[in-house]
Amino acid sequence: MSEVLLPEVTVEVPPEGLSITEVSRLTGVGVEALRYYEREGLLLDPTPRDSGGRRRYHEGDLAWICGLVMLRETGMSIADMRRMADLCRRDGTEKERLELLTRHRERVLAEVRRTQRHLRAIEAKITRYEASST
Amino acid sequence: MSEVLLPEVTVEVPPEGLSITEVSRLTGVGVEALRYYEREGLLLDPTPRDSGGRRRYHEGDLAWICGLVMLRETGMSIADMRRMADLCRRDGTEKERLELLTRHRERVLAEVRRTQRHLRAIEAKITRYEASST
DNA sequence: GTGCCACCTGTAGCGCACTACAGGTCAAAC
DNA sequence: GTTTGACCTGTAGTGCGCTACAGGTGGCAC
Repeated sequence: MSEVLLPEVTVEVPPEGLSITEVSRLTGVGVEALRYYEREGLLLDPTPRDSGGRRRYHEGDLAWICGLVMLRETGMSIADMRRMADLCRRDGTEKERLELLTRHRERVLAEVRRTQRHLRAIEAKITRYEASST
Repeated sequence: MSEVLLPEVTVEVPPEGLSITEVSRLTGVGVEALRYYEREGLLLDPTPRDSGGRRRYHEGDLAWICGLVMLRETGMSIADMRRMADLCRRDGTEKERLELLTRHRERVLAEVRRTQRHLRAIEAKITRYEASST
């Protein structure tokens, strides 16, 4: 079964899982960063290892990492992503997860609005330069 | 004459200029950051000093700093802001300024679009948590 | 004339999010 | 059996954008 993870990540994960390099390529997160995320407790569990001690990522791991990417790329801090992971490990924390996510959403929305305000000013400046160069 | 600089910054600058603390309060840029920007060559000229060697900001300085704030808050690097300042010091660089600004605009737009894509996914997650908590 | 305070310069330090080794293991390829 | 290469752990280093001193000056208030 193939699944959309990030909008652009659709992949069939084999039963033996994916290597760290494959996950890096699929998600755009660097290999070192993936190990760093794990060290920092951002993954739900330490990624399972094969007989040789190498990480093998399965579908759930990949989906979670794609979630991290979305949070990260919208500016959530490592600390808050860790908080989210901590909550998701425990039952009955749905309210807190919702709060964390909702606060994040508000911050992102505010940021987008500010950016668009600034963008209009920048575009006005561009228009003036274009006008003066004709 | 009172003037809008940042949308939220409308101020009558007295003839003797404003102190660094006043500019900091008006623009939201910290005092140390203002000095840092100057050191880094982000201002068009070194801010003029009074008899005691203190910075006195006039309307043009304030307007430029507000411009920096917009660029900065839309993610332009210090290096690119310096490039912009360097260009604005020289005549006949209008084409390059336009290019720099246009490239920045493209990057910001791409970033906003990506953020909004992620935001939709985050909102879907929020909706699911809200549904499950009823 | 002595506090006091806002400001100055110069330099060092910090927080964040990675990123880059060094030195080692394991399994398949030759 | 040795070479290769992807991976491992642990720790140190990096780049960015500030931020925080330390030590000093100038000017006004009392």
